[in-house]
Amino acid sequence: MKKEKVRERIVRVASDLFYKQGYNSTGINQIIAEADIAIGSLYNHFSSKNDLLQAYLVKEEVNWFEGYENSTSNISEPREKLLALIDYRKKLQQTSKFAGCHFIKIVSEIGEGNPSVSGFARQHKEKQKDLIKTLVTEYGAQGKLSDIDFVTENIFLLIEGAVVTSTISKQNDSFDQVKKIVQGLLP
Amino acid sequence: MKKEKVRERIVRVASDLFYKQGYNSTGINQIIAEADIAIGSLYNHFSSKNDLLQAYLVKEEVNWFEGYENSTSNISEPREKLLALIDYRKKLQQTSKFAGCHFIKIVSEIGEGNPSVSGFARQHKEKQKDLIKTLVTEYGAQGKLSDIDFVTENIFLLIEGAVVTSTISKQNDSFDQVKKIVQGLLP
DNA sequence: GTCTATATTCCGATAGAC
DNA sequence: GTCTATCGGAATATAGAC
Repeated sequence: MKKEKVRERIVRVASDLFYKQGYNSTGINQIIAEADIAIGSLYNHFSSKNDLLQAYLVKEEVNWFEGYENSTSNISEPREKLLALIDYRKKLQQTSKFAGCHFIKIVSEIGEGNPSVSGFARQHKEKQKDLIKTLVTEYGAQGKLSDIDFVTENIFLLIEGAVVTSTISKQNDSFDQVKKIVQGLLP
Repeated sequence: MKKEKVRERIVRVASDLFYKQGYNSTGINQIIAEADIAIGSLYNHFSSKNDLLQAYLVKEEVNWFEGYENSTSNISEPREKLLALIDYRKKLQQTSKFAGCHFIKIVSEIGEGNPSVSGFARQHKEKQKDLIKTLVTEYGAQGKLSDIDFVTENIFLLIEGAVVTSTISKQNDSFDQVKKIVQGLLP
């Protein structure tokens, strides 16, 4: 259907701009120009700019998990899947030229100015942590692991730290460091 | 001098607003209203809004290190100073209602739209890491530590991860977790 | 140096023709 | 549904009186 294609193009263009320029620095006029549509068409599909923001968050969350699944579909060992998660975040940083995590970024920009945004980001990070916990639990069931929650939180915090650090330093060293640490955590 | 007092008040008001609302969401009109000055006075002290931003960054960096010195002036042991650093970041998050790190926040908001900002943030984080490295080195000279750079990077990444995680979750659990991990890293 | 008034541009959002 | 034209307001910054 043509209607859906227009809507998808709007979300794609807006998402790129929100991510690279920031939400507040991206104007409606720029979105419609790059999507090559009229402003009336945009407001026919979205009631407001905030509506577009919600679609952006949903799209990026789906992309994140789909991207991880795609890059680990041929891996079965939980330990390798955890290490692949580090590689995945590293790759995301490289391909985006160190633009950072979508959700950390949007919370930093509008924070409490939009409670639904921070709530969405919080849930997204919980899902990421759940993913790690599932893999750590699976790994712990095989060999021996002193404290699953301890290791889970440790890995999660290290990865988040590496993402923000690489965003600021524009280098990927941190991920290699995290990988070495995590390898030590999973003997 | 009265001239300097006005300038300081401008920077103080602008800094609060930049931090809590975001840079782009804070208008010149709001700054002059809360500082109780005329717009002509503001542009007599600062050539542009970007000029105010630079003053904001300098002020927050000074505040950061002064605040850490003040809260650790009575501590001499390097291990305790490292643990106090975690408490310091935790306290900053509590008092700011989990508004996050000033520098991660501003880079997330304007990123590459202003190279001097990301450069300043990068240097600031380097200084933080240097502070940790100095303390780890001092600690390593006493007892035994396998790899100083390894431990330094590990602590640094964990703290950064805890800051962003607590900013999103609006809880301080992560810092307690980091403290336990770091205690294990420094036997 | 501080003030008021204003210039200019851009913002998000709406109205109505087709 | 897509379009053009435009609204009302807020943005940064400037001009000039005092």
